[in-house]
Amino acid sequence: MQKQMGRAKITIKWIPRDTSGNMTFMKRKKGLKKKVEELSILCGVEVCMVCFGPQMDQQTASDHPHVWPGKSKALEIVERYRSLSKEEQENKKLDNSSFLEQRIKKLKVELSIKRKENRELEMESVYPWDSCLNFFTDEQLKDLVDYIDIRLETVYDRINFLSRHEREIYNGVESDMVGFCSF
Amino acid sequence: MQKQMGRAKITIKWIPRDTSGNMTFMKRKKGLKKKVEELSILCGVEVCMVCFGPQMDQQTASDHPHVWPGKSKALEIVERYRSLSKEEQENKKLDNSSFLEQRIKKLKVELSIKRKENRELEMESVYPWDSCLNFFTDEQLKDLVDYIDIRLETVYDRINFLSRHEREIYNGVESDMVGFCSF
DNA sequence: GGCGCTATTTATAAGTC
DNA sequence: TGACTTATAAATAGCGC
Repeated sequence: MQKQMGRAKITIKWIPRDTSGNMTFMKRKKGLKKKVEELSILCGVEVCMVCFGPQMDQQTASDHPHVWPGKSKALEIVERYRSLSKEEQENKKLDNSSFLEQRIKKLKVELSIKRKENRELEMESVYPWDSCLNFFTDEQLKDLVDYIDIRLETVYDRINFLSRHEREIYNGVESDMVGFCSF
Repeated sequence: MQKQMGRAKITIKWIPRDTSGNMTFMKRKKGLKKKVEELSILCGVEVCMVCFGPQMDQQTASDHPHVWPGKSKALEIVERYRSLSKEEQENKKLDNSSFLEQRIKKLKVELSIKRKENRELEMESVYPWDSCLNFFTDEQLKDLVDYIDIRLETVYDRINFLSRHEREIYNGVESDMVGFCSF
């Protein structure tokens, strides 16, 4: 019967660290480094890898560490990762969701500011001016009301816009709102 | 002419991130994760990987990060690596060279101590005792000289041993000195 | 972006030196 | 440990959907 030359199929499970196990580690680590390097070059991405050598046995601590593509670069990449916010670290869709989340926050703040402004405008338009109405001619009052209406319209438009987009963003609809938010 | 179906040979160089480049990144990242996982299982080692997605273009920051085998485990492994001393981080042959370096330090200290002891012994054997010589019989003096000779021999042996191994270690010769250093 | 296909290239398990 | 060999398992480039 012929011996099994060449690559035999193996199942992926723990190989005790005898000679062959160690051989496997060495070979595969080498192959892995090559693949990491290829990915890095092909796609121009920052990749790093940290790997501790296999344990001799259950008592002995594991072997020395292997890092790719080198200590400083690896730590730099990890530091870049660590410096990200929890959301940025966790969410796969960083470029979308994080951006939108920040946008939502900004819009909420703007919205509350505008609502407050609006309340103030409404207050001003109703109460304090009441006592001053006698100082104006009818013509002036008409102009004033027109002016107020226009102002209110603008304010309501703004409220509507913000509300609408707040809803759209919550629904995950990315409208082409970017660049349209200048009042 | 037949189209190139199946795997074509590629040279490892930067692929701009158009559709195919992105495809390559996705496929290879998937393959890489698989290989990392296999290494981890086969050899029972701690491996982690951090990879930032490819840049859209030179202006845009690169994509969201990919970590393996997951945020917390990856950071744990990196932390373990960071907690190592500089020597342990740098040296590939931690188990050898770092061990030997520490051994060298110890040997140097021992050597200087022994040299000092030796000097002191020589001093003691020559000067202070001179004035005491009259207190001893010839027989006693003979024993004393023998004793001193034996002591000196031991000391010189030790110096020779230390010097020899100091030289061997510097020359990178790993003799089977471990376990032989008990005086 | 993902999945399937397929021809090829690569990676590599086992063995030898 | 490392280098080379061999036969075979896996990964994957280039397409199409």
